[in-house]
Amino acid sequence: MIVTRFAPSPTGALHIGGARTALFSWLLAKHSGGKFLLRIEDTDRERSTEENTKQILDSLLWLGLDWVDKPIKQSMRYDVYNAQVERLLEEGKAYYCSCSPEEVEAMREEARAKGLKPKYNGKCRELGLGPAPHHVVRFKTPHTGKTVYEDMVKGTVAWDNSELDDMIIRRTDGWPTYNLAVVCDDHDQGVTHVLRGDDHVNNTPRQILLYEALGYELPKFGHVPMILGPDKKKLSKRHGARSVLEYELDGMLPEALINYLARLGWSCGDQEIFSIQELIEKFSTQHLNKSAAAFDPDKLLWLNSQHIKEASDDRLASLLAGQLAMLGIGGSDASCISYLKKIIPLYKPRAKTMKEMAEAAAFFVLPDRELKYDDKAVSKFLTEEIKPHLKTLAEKFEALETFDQPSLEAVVQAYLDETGLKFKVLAQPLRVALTGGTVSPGLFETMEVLGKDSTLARLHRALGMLRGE
RNA sequence: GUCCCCAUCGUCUAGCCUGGUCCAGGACACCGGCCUUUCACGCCGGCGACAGGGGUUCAAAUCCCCUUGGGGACGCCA
Repeated sequence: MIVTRFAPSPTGALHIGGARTALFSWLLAKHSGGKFLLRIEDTDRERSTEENTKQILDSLLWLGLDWVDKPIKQSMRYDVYNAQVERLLEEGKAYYCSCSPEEVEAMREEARAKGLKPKYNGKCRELGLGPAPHHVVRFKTPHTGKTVYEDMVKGTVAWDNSELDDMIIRRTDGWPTYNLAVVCDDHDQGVTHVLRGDDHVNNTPRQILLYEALGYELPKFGHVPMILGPDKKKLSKRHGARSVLEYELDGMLPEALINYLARLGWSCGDQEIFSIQELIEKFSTQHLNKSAAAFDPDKLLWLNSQHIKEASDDRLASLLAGQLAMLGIGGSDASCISYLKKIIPLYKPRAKTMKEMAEAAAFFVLPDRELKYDDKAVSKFLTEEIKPHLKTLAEKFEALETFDQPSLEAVVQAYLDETGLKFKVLAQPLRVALTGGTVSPGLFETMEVLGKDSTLARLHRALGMLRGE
């Protein structure tokens, strides 16, 4: 069975790069009915926080990337790691080192000066030092040979072992370093496929060597390329490095973000729009791209609009309620929700985000008396010569028994036939009167949803404004 | 600097493994048109790329080499 994992370190919020690696790992597991695990890598005691951990879990949940079992935390496995470090020590595969950070830095400088790769020079390797408070433990990296592996996305990758130095596996504070902890955890959790960011490629040979030293079976490794900003530079706060939760606040649908992230670096022929289910069915590491991809906010927006069209009215109504609440409008009671549900179909084809929908549909929800009229629109369309027509129309609407689209349309059409006017002449004035602005869904559907009372109240209010009231 | 990786329209990508069907296909964005009651949606059309140079071959986007460009790593961070 395929077992994958996502192992964030809670030193910040989950951003889209991390979300995408999590997604790919999740898909890899789901595709084959395997398990997707979660692990919190919080051995950096200083920068890891509970808030970040919670935020990351919330983000994953919002995206729908659910995991099996309780997430393990590295901070709770001190003894486990140290048992392995002791074992390596006993087996002569690791040794104590007394070199200070300054000394090591000097060694690196020396190597750099010679045009070589900066490394620890192995000074304590054969000294047979014992434990002491200021001693770290280093791994005895083979000096010769090659470390080669088959990357799930990159293909064969190889290093000369001489490129590597004797890495620290236990710090002076007794905690293990990343590479050791990861190897122990992935082994103990039964992880079979490690899919992670490109920045970990260089850790892979070190980890492979540790796997071998510990006598563990190797998992498969895969490294997904980084996400770049729209400017092809490293992702910054400005474009996509925002947290996943911010996308929710902006009115993105989780499935849209998932769809976008999936297509960024992965493809399935020419298909652009995927449901979560389709992604699970069609995902394969075979089609993961090898090169870095730039984040394109426009395409995300387009995908979001596509997914909005597919989402149910019920769900969108409650999301809309949430967005309106953020704007300080409306309530979330049942009657309000059922009203919003009638609004949704009018905006499904035109909204790119739920936030945008809320802003555009606010006029529906605002009480008639609080509707704000756009000055420019009023002076341009609510003119003196249009007034009699709006007044007559209001009277005709009032007489209607069934206040729905066909009846409204019939009334207006009859009036047009009677007066010889073009609908164009009446449409914008009506729209301004009812919505306060010049942009809205179709007039008749808008009126039907507003209902007779609101429609008339707004028409009268607009008429009143004409008189300068 | 050293090592690792990458390179198709502005962007995401298909094609590359298993050379010919590719004077390179799709999508976003952009431009034009249609539809139209505003804004959208939708539909139709347009613009637009194999980084450069050498090979191999009857034939290269596809295979090989070099150059250039980009990214990553080189921590008692993960």
